[in-house]
Amino acid sequence: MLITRAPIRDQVYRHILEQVDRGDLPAGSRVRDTALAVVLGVSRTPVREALLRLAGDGVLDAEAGRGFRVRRLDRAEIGEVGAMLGALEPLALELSSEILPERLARLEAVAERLERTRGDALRCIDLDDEWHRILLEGCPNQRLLRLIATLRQIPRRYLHAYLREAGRVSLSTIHHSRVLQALRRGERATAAELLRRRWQRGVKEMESWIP
Amino acid sequence: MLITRAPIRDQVYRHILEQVDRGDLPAGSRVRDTALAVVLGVSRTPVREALLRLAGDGVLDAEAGRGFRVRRLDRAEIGEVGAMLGALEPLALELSSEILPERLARLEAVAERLERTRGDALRCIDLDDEWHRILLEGCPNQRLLRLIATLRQIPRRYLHAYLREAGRVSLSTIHHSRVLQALRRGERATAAELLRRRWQRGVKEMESWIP
DNA sequence: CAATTAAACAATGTATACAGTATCCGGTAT
DNA sequence: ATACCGGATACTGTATACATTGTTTAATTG
Repeated sequence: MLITRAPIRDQVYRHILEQVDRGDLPAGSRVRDTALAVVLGVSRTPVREALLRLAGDGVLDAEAGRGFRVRRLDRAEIGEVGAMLGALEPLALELSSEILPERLARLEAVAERLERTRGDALRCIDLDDEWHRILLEGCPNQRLLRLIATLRQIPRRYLHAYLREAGRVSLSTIHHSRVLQALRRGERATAAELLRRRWQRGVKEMESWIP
Repeated sequence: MLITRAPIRDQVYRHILEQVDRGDLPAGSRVRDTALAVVLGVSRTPVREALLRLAGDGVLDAEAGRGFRVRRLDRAEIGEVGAMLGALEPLALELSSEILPERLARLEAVAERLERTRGDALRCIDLDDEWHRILLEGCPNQRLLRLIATLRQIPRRYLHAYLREAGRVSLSTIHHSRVLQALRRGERATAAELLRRRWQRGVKEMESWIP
């Protein structure tokens, strides 16, 4: 058995992130460390550590002396983060080692599960996340992967809200199969270009929807 | 008069960063929150908040239960961060608004000061930082700029160590004038490409020097 | 004498306490 | 009625306290 001792701050971090994603903590609402600490049964210290990290990640806003609140969805923000991911994900793909058939198979499997998963928007987003993780896991630049994972939290929140409020319940899966085709033909650059374009189009779709 | 109330954690953050850059806290050495708190005359709380942020930035390592230590210089790390900056800085430049003559003049001024500054390595690095800041400040993607600033902390530490230990006392300034020339001709893409190449070459130079 | 272990010490992670501010609410004056 | 003031409340940022865990040292045993 693997004994693991995860710091409380990390658990709290994930908890709040999930609450924000699910919309339990609506955009603009205040996040009080005291209240959270009581609910979670821990002290304010690790809660504040998690909140500070989330503020650094751009999920929360931290005004000095006024505490934290959930950042509002904002056209500019999704555009900014989209531009960054549109550069970084293709970079990660290009830096990757040869993509072995085993990985292609796993990508196909996840894509298929994603296609079958209709109606459960949250699950769709998780599967799409996993698909991208598998796609890029061959990149030796661990630091780049960590950054991508952190950045993706932002569009994920937008996507959650989008699927929730715009009533859509699944993601387009054409993109996945196109990328896969390119990879099967060994055309890494093409696949990278597809990723880049996907971010451009995805951002536009969200921007046109945001209030 | 502008009354400003900077959180202690931010001041501590900058303080530690400077200590690390200057080599006062050598790579691999432990950073004890208690000791720092005593020295700075504050409590452990804001010190720990600063340390956690520095760990997130990759300046420190944080092993659970074993506190913090200054991350060791490592060939892989400079390569990883260099690859990221080599993608992000050109992106920021390409997203920038037209670069006005006023900014070109400021770039020239800083480049000139940099050329005159020989012997003071720390000052050189600061000026090089400022040059890049001015170069990219026209980019409307604030978030990208913040990320670049954070990431640059890593190579800056390597550069500090390099100039200190390899005995070099100034930076090559050819790069700056080449980029400036391209910008004067209005060739933004060329300038971006120069930035990309600079990171590739800079990283190689450091990698060949690191133990 | 080397290896091992246990006990004292020290440092981390978390909890609690405190001081200073912002926020909210009711009252008063215009 | 509305705008302004004052007090009470609540919350943030920082300090301090505590418990657990890692580290070191010294003693003991093979």
